[in-house]
Amino acid sequence: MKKSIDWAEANAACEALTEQQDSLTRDIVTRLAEKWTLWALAELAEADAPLRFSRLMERVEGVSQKSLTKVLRQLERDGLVTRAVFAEVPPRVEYAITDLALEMLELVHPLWQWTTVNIAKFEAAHATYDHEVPARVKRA
Amino acid sequence: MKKSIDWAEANAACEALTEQQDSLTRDIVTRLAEKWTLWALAELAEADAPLRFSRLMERVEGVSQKSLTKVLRQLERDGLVTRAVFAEVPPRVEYAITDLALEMLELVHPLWQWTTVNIAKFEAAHATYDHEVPARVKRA
DNA sequence: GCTTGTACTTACCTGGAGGTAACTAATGAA
DNA sequence: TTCATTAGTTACCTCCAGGTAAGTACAAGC
Repeated sequence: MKKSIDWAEANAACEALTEQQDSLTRDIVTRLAEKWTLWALAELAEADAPLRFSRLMERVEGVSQKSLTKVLRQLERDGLVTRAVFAEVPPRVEYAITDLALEMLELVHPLWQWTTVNIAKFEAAHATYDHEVPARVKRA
Repeated sequence: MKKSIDWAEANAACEALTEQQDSLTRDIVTRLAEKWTLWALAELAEADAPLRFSRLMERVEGVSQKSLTKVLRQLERDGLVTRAVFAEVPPRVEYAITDLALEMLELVHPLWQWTTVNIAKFEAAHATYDHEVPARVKRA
């Protein structure tokens, strides 16, 4: 079994963090996996220019105002997007992705790619499981 | 602004998937970010040998029986762990990580590493945000 | 005959994600 | 005067992750 990562060492590195830092790392990664976060970041990355709230909402198809607002607040707090308010009527607010977020996306991308490339393996695993497992369910 | 990934192209690749496959990809990635999933996988990877349910539960500190069971069922269904039941009393069940999961962990690891390395930037961003934003809150 | 150990399952509860729908402030246009 | 526009906020609802606590089956050991 190939093993390129030394997991004992990796785990030790994690435990070197304070408990607070460790939980922050988890929070960041968890947040990335929330329903709209990656999508919003990807759209901002693709646009390669600041986007108004409403333009972004059009691109992130299906998101609600409430959810988009929340996601953007979180991303702003994490330093992954910037928010610029213009004192105009009607209001104009522009969101842009930061270099920090672009760095992060560079690392997320291979994982996403890998998953899509291997999607057939997952479908096969599901089919096997769904076929075999009913047999081990107890009868009433 | 450096831009090593062609996001337009990346997005096009995503849209080439069926809607069902796209949602499956999201499910897989979302599952990875659930509370105990990565931890359990990392322990199985570190052990480098099958682990009994109770041994794994000791290693994944703080997880409940219910949650660990659920996570393992999902991972088994996704083909990321194997489950071997021995017809003994008391029961013995051994879980092992698959090569598919090891491949995936190789891609998750850099992301996690990057996050821990940059933890100070996130802490700084939070401090800035928490300091500045109260000023833009409306007064009652 | 009662306890112990293992790997669960089940019932019950709480918190938070995320959805819909309605409300808001400010101003230029009709 | 009334409407449209923008970027929200708020109330209300449902679903699900995840926690605790207790129950289950079976045999070996005291």
